[in-house]
Amino acid sequence: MFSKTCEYAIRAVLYIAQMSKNGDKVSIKSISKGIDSPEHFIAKILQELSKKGLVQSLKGPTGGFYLSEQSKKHSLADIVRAIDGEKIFTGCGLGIGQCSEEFPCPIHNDFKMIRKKLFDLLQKTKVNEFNNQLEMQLAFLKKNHN
Amino acid sequence: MFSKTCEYAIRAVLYIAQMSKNGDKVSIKSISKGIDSPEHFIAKILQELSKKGLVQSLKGPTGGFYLSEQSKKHSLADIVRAIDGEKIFTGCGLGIGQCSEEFPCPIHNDFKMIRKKLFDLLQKTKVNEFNNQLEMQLAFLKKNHN
DNA sequence: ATTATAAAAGATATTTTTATCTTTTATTAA
DNA sequence: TTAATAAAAGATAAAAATATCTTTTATAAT
Ligand code: FES
Ligand code: FES
Repeated sequence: MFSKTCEYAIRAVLYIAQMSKNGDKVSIKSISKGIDSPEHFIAKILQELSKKGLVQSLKGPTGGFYLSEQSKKHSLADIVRAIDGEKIFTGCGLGIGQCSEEFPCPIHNDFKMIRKKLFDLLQKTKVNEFNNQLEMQLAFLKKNHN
Repeated sequence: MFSKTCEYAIRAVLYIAQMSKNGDKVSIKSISKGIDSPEHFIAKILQELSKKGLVQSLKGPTGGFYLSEQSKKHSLADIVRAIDGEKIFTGCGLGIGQCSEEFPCPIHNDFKMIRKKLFDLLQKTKVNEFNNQLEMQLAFLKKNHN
């Protein structure tokens, strides 16, 4: 569905949202452990998200990642778009050049609806809306949550 | 959504279904042109589908690919499973080790429904059901259909 | 000012996916 | 039975995704 990079990205942002909700900053080490991803790889991904304004960061001691008020309101769709691009939202399910009504692939009509539902889900879901569930361990960002 | 390999695979099988419906066999060259895919690459993919019994083939002059009565009844889900595996049907949208009710990721409930709808679509869709649409150019398997 | 810290940036490596090329095998037609 | 045809099989290559390592820059604490 999403690239691995994108999966990491979403999980990282949700983790930052939860861990920084009281003004703390979150280190790459903490994120890497918190979502069970390779440390250097998630660092690269966050660099990219930071450039695109989806997360904020500060260097140096007491530094780390956090979310501005604006970033807290971003949707999962924004993250997916930043990492994987538009393809999943607008592309043809069978990979013919373009998805269009004029020259539809065989599954166009059904696929379009599913694609739309996926988009709606991601669009309506904001990155800060799971803070409590995550804290209360009703939702998880990695397999082994000990 | 699907790997490029899987997209080619589905398009190839739909193409074979349509082109072989009157008992003809379809060559790799024809398939490659018909779905706009690299010739050697689609050859490899069809080899795999052939091994798994999703398409039939015969070597030599007048040889080519075709579908047995059984293969005509296969679903798109069968093809996806053969090429991309189960992940898209059962895996977690955020890529945590496993999708489970006990340790759900934040989007588990919504994602599960979309995943299910996708599966249902692919499961109910049989490879021979587009023959007429394809023939009448009401559906397409490549961008430039001239 | 100096040192320690942590992210940014840049370089490199590995793995997987996608694609191509060559040789072999099966089948048919002549 | 020979030659031609077309897929199967195997080997290799190129590109993209994933992962790691090193150096630099910004910031804060001392
Ligand atoms: S053309 Fe394939 S999904 Fe629209
Ligand atoms: S745990 Fe993520 S989709 Fe089920």
